[in-house]
Amino acid sequence: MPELPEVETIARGLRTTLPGRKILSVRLGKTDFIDDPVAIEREIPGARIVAVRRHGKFLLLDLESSNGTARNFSLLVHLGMTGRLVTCDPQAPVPPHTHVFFALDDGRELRYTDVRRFGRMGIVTEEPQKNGLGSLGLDPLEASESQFVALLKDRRARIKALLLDQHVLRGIGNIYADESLWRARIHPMRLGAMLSADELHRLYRAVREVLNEAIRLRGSSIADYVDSEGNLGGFQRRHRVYQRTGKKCFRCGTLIRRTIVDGRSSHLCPRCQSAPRARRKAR
DNA sequence: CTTACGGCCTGGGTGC
DNA sequence: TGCACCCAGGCCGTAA
Repeated sequence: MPELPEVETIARGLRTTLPGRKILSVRLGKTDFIDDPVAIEREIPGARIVAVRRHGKFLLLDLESSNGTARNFSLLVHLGMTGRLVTCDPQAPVPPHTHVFFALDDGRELRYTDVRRFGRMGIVTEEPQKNGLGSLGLDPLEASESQFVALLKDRRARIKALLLDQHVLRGIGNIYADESLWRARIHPMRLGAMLSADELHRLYRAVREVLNEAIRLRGSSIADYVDSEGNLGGFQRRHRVYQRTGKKCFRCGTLIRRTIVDGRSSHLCPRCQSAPRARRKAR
């Protein structure tokens, strides 16, 4: 599942080939995951790619129209769970569930493939807040420790839910939330406001270490993720809890457990990450 | 406003 | 061989 490290890896890969390229034509398959397919077909052909950016789990291809109006806009892509954005030779076999083809002026092709179609694609204009990205939280790799602490320390929600909330921090998903909490030795059901200063410090460090190491290893390939050239990532070999249910904790040997926290599966070591005392039932 | 939760989208994998 | 069921991330509606 593409989270911050996977999207960052894809962005870096696309950045080596796309800037300066002109998109000659667009071909669409299924379009139910595209905000305005007609706008894509109308606006994109002839546009030049000027930059590739990541914003949380979103990718942005900044485009410059060639039709004289000089109206700049961006193609916004969210890969959902199974989305892939890959450049390849146009003659390469087309994988099933490939729904968007961009023909580039260097003879290559940029393709979007998405089995589940939980991804999203659309055109956004340069206006900062208008495109919906303005409401997202801080990038965990850009936030200072004091900013990070401020985001969490007064919240009564569970820390797992806070880490996953894109309006608090942008880019963290289930894999990196679980891995960070294990590294910081914090149970996912702890409330933000109940974490000690030391725990918040450990969590800040853990989130950054996990994300940076995952970027270094080019992301986690669980089921569908590949980078912009179709290559697998390597961080799945470094997972300490995610999808290791029943296996031994790397720190203490206790068996890793899977539980549901705020509707999401959570993987944890019951010994390293001690559970909070049961909360009084809300009424 | 904040938190909690259920439902929805889709289709591959699993287990019977 | 078939088929019901589970599950994934994000988002939205609802309720307290």
